[in-house]
Amino acid sequence: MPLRMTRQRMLILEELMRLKTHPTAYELHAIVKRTLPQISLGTVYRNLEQLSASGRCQRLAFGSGNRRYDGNTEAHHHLCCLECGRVDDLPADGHEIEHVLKAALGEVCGYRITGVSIELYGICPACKKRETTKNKKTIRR
Amino acid sequence: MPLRMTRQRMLILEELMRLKTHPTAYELHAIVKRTLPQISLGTVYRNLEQLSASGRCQRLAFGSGNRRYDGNTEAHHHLCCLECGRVDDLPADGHEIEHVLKAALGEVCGYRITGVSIELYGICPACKKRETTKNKKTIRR
DNA sequence: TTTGGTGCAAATTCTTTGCATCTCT
DNA sequence: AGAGATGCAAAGAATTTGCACCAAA
Repeated sequence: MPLRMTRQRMLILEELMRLKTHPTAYELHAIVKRTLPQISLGTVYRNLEQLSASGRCQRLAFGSGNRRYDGNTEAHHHLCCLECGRVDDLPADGHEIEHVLKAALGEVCGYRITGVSIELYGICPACKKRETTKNKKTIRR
Repeated sequence: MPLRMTRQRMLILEELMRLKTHPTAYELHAIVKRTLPQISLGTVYRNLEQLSASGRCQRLAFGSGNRRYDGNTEAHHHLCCLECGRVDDLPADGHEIEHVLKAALGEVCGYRITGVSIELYGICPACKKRETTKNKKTIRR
């Protein structure tokens, strides 16, 4: 399935990479509509899903709820506001992580930090096993 | 608003603390129904929301989508399966975090790790300011 | 041309809420 | 008794999908 370069897809990815705001599909739709007024929300959802699945952007999820997308494909971490849902990049590379964690109960980038969480993503033993037996299965979200 | 100890609330919290599976509201509802067959999904949602708001449990959110709840109120981290959505506790305290991150590209607890993310939760400067001016505002989820 | 993509609207899925009734304290 | 809580069902949000038409390769 070769990804066709449609006007819509190109625009979506361009805007996403340009933005630093980790938009939701809904927010990004509002933005791309300024250039392509007739573009549908469904198209934005479909493209974000495909683009993130193929590694051209990242899909994020935080405590506040909505799924957000990030045009920055490098591994990096985030500051999530519990009140407004805003997400900022955490300006810390691997070497600074320790420092950041230690400072976590104080101020970081002007945020009042109330919690820290480290998440590892991967494939669990059961799924690894299932994968090798080629047994596809639909999962309830 | 003193939390009343109803049969439903007690059961929900008990089961949540007993489980190690970080259930969704839907999953937990299925479980508590075994004891209280007439309990409604709405009640489970309402109670999980209250219990987490009052610090008696934790509300989690991961890339896969659904909101999950955790009866363990101590700060700890998670392993999230990208395929089935399963969430396990990461057996690492503060001192081990560094080690875990370094091992992150290999195997942890049998998972094949594909990504690591650190999330800090807190209140952003804009919201802190807004808080002090007592200007309440509803936010789009 | 042909196959994937799009717009639109309807359908799903997850979560919240209004309301009449119940039940802790 | 009275403030909260519950069950139920309907409403809301967020996301996905079926389908007829369109457009990139």
